[in-house]
Amino acid sequence: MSDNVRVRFAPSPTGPLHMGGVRTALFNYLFAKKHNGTFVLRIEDTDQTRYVANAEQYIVDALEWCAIPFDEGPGRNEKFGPYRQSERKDVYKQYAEELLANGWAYYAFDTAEQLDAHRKDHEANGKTFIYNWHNREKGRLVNSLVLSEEEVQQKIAAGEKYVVRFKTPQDQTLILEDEVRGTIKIDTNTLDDKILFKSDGMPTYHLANIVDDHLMEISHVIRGEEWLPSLPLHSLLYTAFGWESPKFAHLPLILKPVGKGKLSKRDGDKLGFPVFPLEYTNEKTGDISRGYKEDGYFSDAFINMLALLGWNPGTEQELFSLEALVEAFDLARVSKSGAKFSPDKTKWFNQQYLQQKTDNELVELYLPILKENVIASETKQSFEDKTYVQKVVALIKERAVFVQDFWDLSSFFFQDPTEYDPKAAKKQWKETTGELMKELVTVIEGIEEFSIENAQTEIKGWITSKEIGFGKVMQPLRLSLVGKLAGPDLFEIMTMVGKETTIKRIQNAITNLG
RNA sequence: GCUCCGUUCGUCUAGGGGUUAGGACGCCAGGUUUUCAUCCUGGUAACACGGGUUCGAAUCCCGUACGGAGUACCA
Repeated sequence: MSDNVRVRFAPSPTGPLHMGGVRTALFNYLFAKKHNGTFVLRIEDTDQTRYVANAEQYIVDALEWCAIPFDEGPGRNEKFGPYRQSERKDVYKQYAEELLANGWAYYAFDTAEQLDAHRKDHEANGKTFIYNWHNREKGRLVNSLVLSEEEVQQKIAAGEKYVVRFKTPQDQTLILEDEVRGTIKIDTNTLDDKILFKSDGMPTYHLANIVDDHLMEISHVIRGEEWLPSLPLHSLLYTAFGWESPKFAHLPLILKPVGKGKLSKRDGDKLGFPVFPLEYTNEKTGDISRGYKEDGYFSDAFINMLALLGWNPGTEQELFSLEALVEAFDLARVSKSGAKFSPDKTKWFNQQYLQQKTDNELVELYLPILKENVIASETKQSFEDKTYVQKVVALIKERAVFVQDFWDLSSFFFQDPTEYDPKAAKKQWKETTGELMKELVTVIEGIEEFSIENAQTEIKGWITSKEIGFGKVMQPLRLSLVGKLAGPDLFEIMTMVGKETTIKRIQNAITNLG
């Protein structure tokens, strides 16, 4: 394979790009970069009825956030532009006419109602209606293959609506190659004569796709498995035009985490995970769909997860930077079967990436959230002291999956607990605890230099000498400082918030819990 | 229905004629943490079924079952 690798991601702007689409884009990107090739974005907006205005921008933004930008596309490096099919209308017409002229296509005048009737009729008899030579010979169809030249011209001149259909060859066995599935054999008699050009003057996907891939010099078509049944048509189209066909690779589908079928937006709503990279607002309904970004996922974790869904490196490595993915990627290692999406594993990836970040990076991410919470709670603490925040982050990050978890894990470093976990209070705060805590306050007051070491020595020494038992002191103390039985080492917390605050919190607890 | 594609632990997957069928997520247990989480160690758990081919099949072939996709003047 030379350096002439050119691949494209060709979404239809009918709504937000979901994670399956992102995965397709990713594999295209990886393949392109691996071979020093070009990654093209093409907008397939030939269906005007399904067009959604903000969808294209969403696609661009999503690729940007995922850090898999396209090299060529609308408004970017337009060597083969335009990259929106709606702006290439005239191109397709010309190619449809070429096929008409050389006998690979024909005019068809059947109305939607007529075709519908045929389909229902066949279905009632337990058969499948195929628009091809068979039904043509039965005289069921109205097209330029059965009509005379005059009749056809008359109809067109009379302004009758028509479509252009592909004339599928009869009695042939097609031998097709797919990069991930190998050889596929197809009997052309099972194919129908697909519409290439619609009566509204726009091409269908099939025509536009082949023409553009050829004109844009696409070398490899990497797309979802839902396109596999169209492969024979596409291959035939290349033959009809006399063009060299690109290589094809069909990616396995991403399936629902539970139950059967492919992943859909509903699954995310039901099971509580995003299916879109970015949050999306439906302009018509006002519905908001959550996004991985807004849910707190790192884009590299999201991408890493997606890469391993349907592909693996053949080693036991699971954590890959984008560069490492480019390096390791190989179409031959794409699996053939659909993969169920796992929200749990996705969280695990995010946790791994979070742990890899430096404390400083995490501080920057935490600061905005921190400020919002601290201001909302109207407490003043040293949250603007980055050194302090960094210490906090260092203490809590290992228990977090998302940066958003930080506040819950560290609020007590910035403000006094406002409530006490009732279960824990009931279990740990006994009749005698109040007295014990008062004594503890005295012990703490006596510690001159309030360091971890000193606090430990003094408090532990006191507990030992009084033969109280660590749990009887440490658990209520934790409750006083944190409000619940969770969090980092207590002596760390005490010295972080300081002696005065520690004492104040113990006294608060005595007041509140008795 | 028809056409095509697929099928290894619950899930993602490695392996691909002779393996104790490996890893990861999840789950369970133990250890660490006088808390919780993290972490560490261990455990649980799979070749869809039936026929062939072969000395030998999870691996190759055929069939069945199951799953998926397509079957639009949508992409």
